[in-house]
Amino acid sequence: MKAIVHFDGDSFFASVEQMLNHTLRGKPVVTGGERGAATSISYEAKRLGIRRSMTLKEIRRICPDVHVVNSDYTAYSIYAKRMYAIVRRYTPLVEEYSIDECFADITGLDAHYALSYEAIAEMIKDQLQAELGVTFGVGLASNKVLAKVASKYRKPNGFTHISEDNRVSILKETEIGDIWGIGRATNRYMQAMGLQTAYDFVSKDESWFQGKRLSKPHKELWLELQGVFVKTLSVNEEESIASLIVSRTFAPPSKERAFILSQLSKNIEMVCAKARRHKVLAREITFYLKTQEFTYKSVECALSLPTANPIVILQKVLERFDEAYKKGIEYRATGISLRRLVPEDRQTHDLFGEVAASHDTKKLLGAVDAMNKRYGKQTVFLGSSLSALTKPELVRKNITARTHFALGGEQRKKTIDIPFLGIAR
DNA sequence: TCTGGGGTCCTAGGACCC
DNA sequence: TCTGGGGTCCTAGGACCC
Repeated sequence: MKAIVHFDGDSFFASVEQMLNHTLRGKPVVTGGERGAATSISYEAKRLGIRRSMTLKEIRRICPDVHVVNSDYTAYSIYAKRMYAIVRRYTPLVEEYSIDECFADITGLDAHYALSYEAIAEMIKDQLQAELGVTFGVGLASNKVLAKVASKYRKPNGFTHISEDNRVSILKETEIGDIWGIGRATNRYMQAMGLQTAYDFVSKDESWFQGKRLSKPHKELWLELQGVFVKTLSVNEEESIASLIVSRTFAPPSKERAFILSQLSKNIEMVCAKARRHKVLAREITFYLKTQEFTYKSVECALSLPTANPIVILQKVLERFDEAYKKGIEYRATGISLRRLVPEDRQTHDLFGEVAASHDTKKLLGAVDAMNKRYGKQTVFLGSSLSALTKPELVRKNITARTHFALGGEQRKKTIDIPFLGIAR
């Protein structure tokens, strides 16, 4: 029998804000100010009736004293890393599931500590709170799905162990749509078949699946809800990145081909910088346009050579852009994803010396990365990204670069006009 | 629910082959 | 050239997660 623990930070972003700024402690705090909608809500604010679906306007009306702060994802991910590190002191088998959650496999540690699994889980929980100042919902069970059910069973600062003694009674209280892996569509489908609780689902026998519109993940869910360990923990985070995405919505929406291309160009630069940070190269890319009607058109392109060079990728996108773009349609967002990633150092050599030729570009991009790190994101960028990064009234033809200078300790913006010289090869 | 951003995984169906 | 049957690979897109 496995012992799997799930840790879930309570109102994680809002709690981190309260830790970073002591004047916010004990007060209602909401994050997400920059987008006009609540992302995370402190328990003080939840008690006042503030909900995620509300706009900031509504929130301020209900509770004029609420502290609305902008999201600081850098800070949250530092706290996340500290959380993983604390749990790793007890076992290396930790899955970094999300910025505020992780799973740990503590099987066998009971003998090592001469403690019950419950005592070990609670010991880690206490340590997390002591060091981070953030409370956690903690669940212990024989697999990931049940551990997830357990961690949200008692809401802030709770601990629950789901064992064979209480499994059925807890599943009878759990709505089917609240189970990890059951989303809107499947929930509707289940309701239509008369299933309401997790127990209604788990008590069906295997033959029930026949002829049902249910897939492999649902079968796994069904097994896990019975206590069977199926879903393994993915422990080696760094090697397992499957794709990198950067997408941005722009307002107002636009029909203009050049502007949309520029948006895409900006996203391409961002995603390539990300790839270089992770030291991976893409063998394939997908770009997409999102219309004002929220439909998507995506185009997938294979790359002859794995790369994280925005110029190469942009070239590819330019070639195939019109497969996605239709004149006269309003678009609201663009996105790019790098896929089939390979580690930088495992780059194979090709017949035509393209790899060697890319060496100089690598140096150049390294310098760009260094400048952007020192002076801020998008200090240096491709000319094709210009209109996405500048107010339209400032865009002039043939201007392809802009730079920020740090002078005398004070940041100043200065625009330099550089004529368009064509795309480097 | 008039709607942000970054991910993973699975399936249906077409292309292609024997 | 048409027809039947079977298999694999690839891609678009849906569903789900935080």
